[in-house]
This record gives sequence, C-alpha cells and structure tokens, in this order.
Amino acid sequence: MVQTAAFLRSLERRDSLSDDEIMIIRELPGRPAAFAAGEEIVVEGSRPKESCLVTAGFAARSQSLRSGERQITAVHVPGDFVDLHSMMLKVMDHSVVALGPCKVAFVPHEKIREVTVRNPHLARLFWLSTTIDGAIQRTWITCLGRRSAEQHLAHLVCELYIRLEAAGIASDFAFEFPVTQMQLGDVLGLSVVHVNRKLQELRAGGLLEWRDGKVKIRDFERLAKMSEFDPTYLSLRRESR
Amino acid sequence: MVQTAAFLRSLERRDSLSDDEIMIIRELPGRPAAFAAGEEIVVEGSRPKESCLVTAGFAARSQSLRSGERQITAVHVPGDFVDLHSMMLKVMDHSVVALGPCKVAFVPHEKIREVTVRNPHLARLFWLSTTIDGAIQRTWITCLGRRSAEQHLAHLVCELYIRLEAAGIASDFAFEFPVTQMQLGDVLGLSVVHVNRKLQELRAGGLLEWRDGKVKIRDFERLAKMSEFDPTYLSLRRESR
DNA sequence: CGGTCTATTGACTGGCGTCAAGCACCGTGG
DNA sequence: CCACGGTGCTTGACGCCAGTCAATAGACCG
Repeated sequence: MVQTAAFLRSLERRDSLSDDEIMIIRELPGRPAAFAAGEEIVVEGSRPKESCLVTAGFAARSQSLRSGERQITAVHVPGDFVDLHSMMLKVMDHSVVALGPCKVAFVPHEKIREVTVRNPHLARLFWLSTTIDGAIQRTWITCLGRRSAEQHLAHLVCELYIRLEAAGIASDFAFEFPVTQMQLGDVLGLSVVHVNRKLQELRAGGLLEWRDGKVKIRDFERLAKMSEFDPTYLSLRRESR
Repeated sequence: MVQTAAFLRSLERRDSLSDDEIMIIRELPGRPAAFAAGEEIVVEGSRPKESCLVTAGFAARSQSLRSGERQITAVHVPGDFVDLHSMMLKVMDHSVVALGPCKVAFVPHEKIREVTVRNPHLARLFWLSTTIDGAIQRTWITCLGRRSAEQHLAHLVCELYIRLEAAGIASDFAFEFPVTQMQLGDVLGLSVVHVNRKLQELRAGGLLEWRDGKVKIRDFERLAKMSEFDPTYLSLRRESR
C-alpha cells in the first residue's frame, strides 16, 4: 500500500476510473524511499525489477556524456509513474535522479504486469502515462531545436505550472521548484551563466519571479504567448481511453 | 490484411512471438495508402480513428511554429507503428509527414484495442513500440542539448543505420535516406547552411558519403565514437517482455 | 573562520544563423 | 530546341546568441 493519491488524481484528470480500478491502484504494493537532492534513484545501465512512482518532490531523467556534461530529458512531478518505461525496456538508457528532496514508491514490475493482464483499461492508462511522457519529450525537442533560450525557459515554466496545477499541488500561478540554476541548465541544454541571464530578463520583463526555489508567474498570458505554449500535448482532457 | 512483415520483424528483434500472435498481427485489417515527399499523413490537431504503420519509405513527426519553422521530432522507418500514440492521446500534438515517397497502412484503433484486450503480451509489445520511440526521443534531446552539430549529425546517421539494419533494409553500412538538407535541418534543429557545412566536414573527414539520398558510412567506428553513439536505447535485444 | 556551493557579473570567444549570390539539375511550355 | 522558373546544394561575409573563463559576493556548514 503506497501513496497513490497523486497518481490516481493524474489518471482521473484524463479518464474515469471505476471503483474497482481505484481499489486495484490503491492496493499496489510499494516500497517507499526518500532521496536527497542529486541522489540517483535508478541508475543508467541497470536492469530494474521495479518501477518508481514520485510521491513528493521532483525527479528527473538524466543522461550523461563522457565530458561529464549532463542532459535532463524529463522532469517528473508527484503522481508521475516515472519509470514504467523500464518495465518494457529492461535496460535503463538513462538515470533517474532526485532534483530536490524527493519521495518515491517502488512498485514491482511483476505486480504492474499482473494489473495490466487483469485489467486492460488500466493497462491502457499505464500506457497512456508513458505516451504523455513521450508527448512532453517531443515538445522539449521542439523547444531545444527551434526556440530561443528565453522562449524555452518560459515554456518550461508554463509546462511545469500546468502540470503541477493538474496534480493539485500548485495554484495562483505559484509553485515550488527547488533546483539550482545549474540543474536548470541541464534541463534546458544551456550553461549556468546563460540560464542566469535569461532568468533575469524574464524577471525584468515582469513575467515571473524565481527565488529560493519558489516560482511566481506574474503574467501567464504573456509567458505562454512568447513561448507559444499550448497545453494540448499534456492530454489534460477527461475522455474514454 | 496488410504489409506487416517489417513490423513483425521489428517485434521479433525484441521478443519471441507465438504462431498465434503472428497470425493476429498478420490479420490486422489495414487500409494502404501512398504519400509523396512532404505530404501530410496525419494532421496536427486532428483526432484520428486509426493508427498508421510505415510499410515503405520514411515518415516523420513534425511540429511547426508560428514563424513557419518546423522541428521534426522523430523519423520513422518501415516496420514502425508510427501512430500508436494517437490511440491513447486522442488529439494529435504533431503532424506525421512523408519524408521521401512513403507507403503506410492505416489500422483502426478499434482493432488494435481488440488485440490488446485479447492478448496482453501483444499489448505489451505495442506499448514497447511507443516506449522505444520515447527512448529515441530522449536521445535526441541529449543530442540537441549537449552535442555539437557535427556530433548530432553523426549520431543520427549511426542511429538510422542501426535501425534500418535491424529492419532488414540496410546492410554494408549503406542506406537510402531521401531527404533534402532542409529536412535534415528540421531534424537536427539547424539551418540548411549549417547542415551543408557539417555534412561536408564529415565527408572530408572520410567518415561518410551522402549523395542523392544515399548514405554510405565509411568509418562506423569513428562515427560512433565521435558522437558517443551507444545503441542500448534501441532495445535491440531479444528478451521476454 | 576557512571551504564549498550558488548566484551574479564582465570580458571575450566561437558556433551557428542570416543574407545573399551562384550553380546544377529538373520539368514545363513556347 | 531553348528559355524559364523552381528546387536543392554550395559558398562567402557578417552578426548574434550562447559558451567559456574568471572574479566577486553571499549563504551555509563543518
């Protein structure tokens, strides 16, 4: 039995669950664990036997290069079943790390598989979860390839706010995101110095505040417009899937 | 009944199928269609009722910006079930376009769903297919964020060769990839001019040849090394999934 | 109180974009 | 047959966005 409230909430944002299905999810066995900022939750190259669900804080997928540089390829918020991927992929092509202090629950692959066999609808919803990850990644590709650093940063802030708001842990255009500017650089594919400058420009433009890991969006409209943010890719409509 | 040979081959590269499962796939109904280079196969914002499988040629996912710029977020080769995503996501967050001349088969979502309900193992393999897409996208994110243009280009060539080789339509380090340098720029997030220059550098370095849509890798080892290409993310090992 | 981590700032560099022009190739129509 | 416009490849000149290097300052910590 684990903290599945946030995960359930994220599923129910996208489809309706029967009482039976809710029970199945609630009864998933999970080994809870807590990680400090920067710690590795799942290691690149390993073959996990369980998948992890973020219950509090932020986790990220990270790939590293020989040079020591890192790229963060995904950010995960409470309710995200981060590592369903590993169940199908077997070998991790990336690490999962804690961004800030982060709590997760490890659920055995075997149990997840049982659920998917028993309940095809839940199987589809697990599938959906990884598919949304994919949609987010595509958007990130477009941000990296075709948007300016400033747009990219603005886009990230919009995305995080909407996702956190959907997860029920952000409102009033404010949220906590306890990352260093260096980590932010790893997310955006930028150097720390440049992240710092672009943050300042957004602040100076009256678009947002960002201090001590707390983000306050001052003008969501403008932020979304300048970054061409369109939340369609987050699939936040409730429909039969 | 459609051209599912390449798709079956790609599944069998990753897991074993029973005779029964092979029949189920073979008997999937599919509406064949052919597209010329540049044509849209699935349109951004639409709600498809069928998913498409590439049977010949190349397709790509493409997102466009207000400025008219485009970013290609994925390239798909014969045997790729491109658009399984749309079954879960409902609304397309991107278009699917033909890169060169391209043949596809459209399979009704309903039929795919039937298969997944009837056969959980095939359900997992469909899921696997979208998960591999996700792994490729993560790698692209890292290429865009942390590799130089030259490394990125080299990495793409390595990836395409390995994927095509796995699909059984490339060998001897040569393959066809009928795209313009402009399309290549949309894949790499670069300008045409820069693509051209980097291609020339790779040619001058004796790493590859690329003319008339035909790529010949002269030194795969060196290409893979300079771009830190590691095929793990393609999940090309046959194991029980 | 020094050591480490993070944010910030300035000076300089370089990778990649932009603009523009020239070529080669193609299919079309006079 | 050739003129043509369109498309794609190539090259040069130039400019800007973002990286690198380096230094400072504050916060936290042992």
